[in-house]
Amino acid sequence: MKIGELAKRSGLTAHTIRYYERIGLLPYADRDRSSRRDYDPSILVWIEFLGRLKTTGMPIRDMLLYAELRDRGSGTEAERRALLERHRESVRARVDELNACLLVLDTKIGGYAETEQRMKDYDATLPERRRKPVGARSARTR
Amino acid sequence: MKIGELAKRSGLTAHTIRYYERIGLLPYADRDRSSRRDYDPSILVWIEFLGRLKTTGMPIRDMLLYAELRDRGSGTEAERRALLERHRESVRARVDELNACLLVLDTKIGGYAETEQRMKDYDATLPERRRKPVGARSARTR
DNA sequence: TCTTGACTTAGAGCGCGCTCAAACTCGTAG
DNA sequence: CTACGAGTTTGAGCGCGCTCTAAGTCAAGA
Repeated sequence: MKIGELAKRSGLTAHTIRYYERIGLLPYADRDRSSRRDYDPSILVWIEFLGRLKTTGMPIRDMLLYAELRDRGSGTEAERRALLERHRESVRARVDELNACLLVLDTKIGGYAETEQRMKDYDATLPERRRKPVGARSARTR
Repeated sequence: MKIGELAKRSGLTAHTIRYYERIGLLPYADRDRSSRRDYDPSILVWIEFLGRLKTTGMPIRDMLLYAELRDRGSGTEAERRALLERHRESVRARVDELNACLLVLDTKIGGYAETEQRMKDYDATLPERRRKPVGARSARTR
């Protein structure tokens, strides 16, 4: 598989794939006779996992640590596991943090909802012909 | 309250407070006779809310939109609410994404746990004097 | 044979969100 | 009076993670 094909399948750009190889996140790819990279499809599994680490906010320097352990192969399982367990904890903490913020957002949005309700109630007390047209906004709101 | 005090109380650095003012995230602060910023403690509430937006991954350019609506005051509530509702959706999506990744991490970590268990089982089949010392690691693991 | 387009490399550039530096002004304590 | 520490401004610099450019190679199709 050439780099363009891998790019399509992985969702990365060819630029990014080369960049990842340069920094050591992807193993050095075998080249064909004209020095083009030729990939085994199994690389997709690794790229997908790297994507998970990235999605969960792991910095590249930590992914590199993991990639190095992986390259060293057997004997590094305990370290790899420990690294992932530490990361999992940080992701859980992040989820908790986001959920806490969601509660604050709910409250804030609820406050605006109340404001709107009070405005509707107020409008309803006005004589028919003085009510604001539906969808009306204040002049400054453009 | 001077900027140093506000920095302490808000958790931002004085540098960052000035930067936020420069870009419009914080309102222009009143200066005392010797042009030092003098803050009303109520600014802390706003800074804390900005912190929530930041924590939840809102880019500064969007916080600026919200800050501008806030500055314009009444008549912008519906827009502010809509902005926060859109943001809340993106945060919820992010939480879902993180939870999905957590499942993958669980599986991966579970795989390493199995490997370790198989190694322990294997060690247990060896004669007493040939067992690895507790905590032993393979030579390459340094 | 010629052209096209996908690839190669090394290295420069970019957008984000700060973070720091330089040169200066004040107000207060010793 | 002097020295210090905390503040002021403008603008440069930084770390991250890409993203793009330039100049070149190569293979396949018209």
